[in-house]
Amino acid sequence: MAQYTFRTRSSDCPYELAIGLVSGRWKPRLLEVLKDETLRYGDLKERLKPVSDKVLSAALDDMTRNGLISRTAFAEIPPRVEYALTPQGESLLEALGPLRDWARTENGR
Amino acid sequence: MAQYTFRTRSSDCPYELAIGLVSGRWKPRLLEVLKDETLRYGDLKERLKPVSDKVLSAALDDMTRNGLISRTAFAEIPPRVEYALTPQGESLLEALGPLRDWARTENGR
DNA sequence: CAGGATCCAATGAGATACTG
DNA sequence: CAGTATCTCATTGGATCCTG
Repeated sequence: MAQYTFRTRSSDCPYELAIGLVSGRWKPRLLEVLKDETLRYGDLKERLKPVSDKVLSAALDDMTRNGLISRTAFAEIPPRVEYALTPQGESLLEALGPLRDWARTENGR
Repeated sequence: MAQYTFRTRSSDCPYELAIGLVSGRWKPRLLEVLKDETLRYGDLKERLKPVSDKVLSAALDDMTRNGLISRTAFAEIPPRVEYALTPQGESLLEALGPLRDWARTENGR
């Protein structure tokens, strides 16, 4: 994974780097729903319920460029595109586990 | 810890909740520098080098309201204010550990 | 010393409409 | 089906100046 881009780079801070990769309203959920499952654009859109096309495709694009998600387009009509987690995406999701647990505990969920 | 506020709340997602607490350019670092140490405003400003007053005080305020940081003001002249991690702040920092490690590994640092 | 007040630029998110 | 194009609005980060 070569380069991450940030508006204001001070990414000598690893926290910031990792957080930057998943901050955005839909990114953590994208990782989650893609766990163990390859999904098409329409599936993702349905699972993330009220997301707009623009925001979803931007998030997918971001995460694809950052190597967290793989994108496979089939040359068919109608078009079909499948998204899945890459190994990096999977390990990032795992690394997020403690954070999720913390939130659940502190928030009493 | 009662309530977190988000622009667009869909915080039925724990990831999003925890990430929201530490997204912001300086927040992860604030947690880090306050580990094991109580610091004054000026100390923090120095350690976070090129941060502006507005952004630093906003971050401190945020995190204080969210119960991650404690703020103690002394009624003296000149004013003195000390910041420290709360237990929640400490446990959040720990929960961020795997994320930091992930970033270091994936980024080869 | 520890900030609040103000102003600005850049980014993020959403709604809607349109297309190969 | 899987997006892109446009537009709008809210939030973020930063610079600068000011103050109890």
